[in-house]
Amino acid sequence: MVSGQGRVLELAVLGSLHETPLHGYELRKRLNALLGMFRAFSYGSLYPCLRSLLAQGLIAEEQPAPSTIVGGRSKIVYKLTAEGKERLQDMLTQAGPSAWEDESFGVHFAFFRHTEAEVRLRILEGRRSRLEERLDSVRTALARTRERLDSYTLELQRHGLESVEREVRWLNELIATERRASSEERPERDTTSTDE
Amino acid sequence: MVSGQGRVLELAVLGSLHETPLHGYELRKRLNALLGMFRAFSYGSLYPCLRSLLAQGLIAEEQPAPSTIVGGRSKIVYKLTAEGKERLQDMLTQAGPSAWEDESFGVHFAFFRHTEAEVRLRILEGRRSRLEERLDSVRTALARTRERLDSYTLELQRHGLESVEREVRWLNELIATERRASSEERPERDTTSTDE
DNA sequence: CTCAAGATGTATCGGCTCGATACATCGACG
DNA sequence: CGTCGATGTATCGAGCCGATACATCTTGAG
Repeated sequence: MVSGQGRVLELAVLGSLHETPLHGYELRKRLNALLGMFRAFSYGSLYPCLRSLLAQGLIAEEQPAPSTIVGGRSKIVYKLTAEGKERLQDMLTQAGPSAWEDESFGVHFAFFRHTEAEVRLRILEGRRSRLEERLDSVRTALARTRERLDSYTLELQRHGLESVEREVRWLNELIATERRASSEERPERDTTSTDE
Repeated sequence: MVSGQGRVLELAVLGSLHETPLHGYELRKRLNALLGMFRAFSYGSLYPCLRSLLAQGLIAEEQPAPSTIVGGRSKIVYKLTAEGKERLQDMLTQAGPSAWEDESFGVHFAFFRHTEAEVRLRILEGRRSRLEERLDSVRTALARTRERLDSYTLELQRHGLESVEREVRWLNELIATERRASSEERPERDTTSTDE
């Protein structure tokens, strides 16, 4: 059970460090700029995560040229190791069902540029069906408990349903785009050309 | 520090039990029907919460008429005590800054029918400014790091911003409605009537 | 009738995560 | 010169979740 169930943080950190080495404070700022609309990254989880990644040998401290340290305040810059890059690729290609939960999906999406087209499609579709399950479940539960709900509860339900439906539409567009791109990229069986 | 920082669950349970006594399993179903669009309630937090509320004397077990038990399977029905009702009212009227966080806002909103108009407005406005802070923070951080973002990241940002902006518009409508209702209800100082 | 499957129901454990907080240095500004 | 806010690393308590175990009731196919 040491694998990667809820370790979205690890993915987020490895993904960020893949671009450029960073220290904790800056890393947190980048993550919050990138994904702050969906979740917040806190020191209480970030620093333990860095320590864990360090212990696993997936990241390493990078010390600047000794002459430069003079006036610098103490900061610990981390960079990806070769193992870390491997691990990142693994996480990006394996992308299990946890990838389409609320907390994980955004992180996976943020690194789609490093993800294979096939996996991208799988994640988008998984996320979509996850949301549709939720819609079904809430709708049927709501239909059963239709006993006079007050106007506030109704408004909350309406807003919630609309938000989720909106995300489903967004996913539909993305999926269509992905499909179109992948069929253009490999037009092997386009004998029937302009179908659907 | 025993107070109610992150104890949204307690509020959700007390609020649900205010309507009608319930046992754990059914309580969870109701909560997930009511708020499943925003968060999921699990046994791992629900049962400890019930035990804690019981220990605090805010809820109590309600045993059915002994004659009815015969064929019934063992279930523990909880009801609000007088102290529980008091506590619920306290939580609904105090409604600190934690009430406009993501996890809490929906729960508070779901029980607006038991909340005073003044507090409703405070929560709605607090939530709105919380979201606007988030928009500002992400927007400026994004402007500073405008270094060539790939199309996926841009799309994610666009979708995220739009979602939050949409919720802000929703809040604006709700706030306007609340203000209208409260000014109709007490039209004492409408001498200047249609002012800003 | 029988037995398996699935809904109902209570309960716990390990582990992740968060908010608050503590401490220290640096730059800017009056 | 002092102090305020940003930068920076680090930890602690507490809450919460997913998975899981276990037991009973209902349903319905064979």
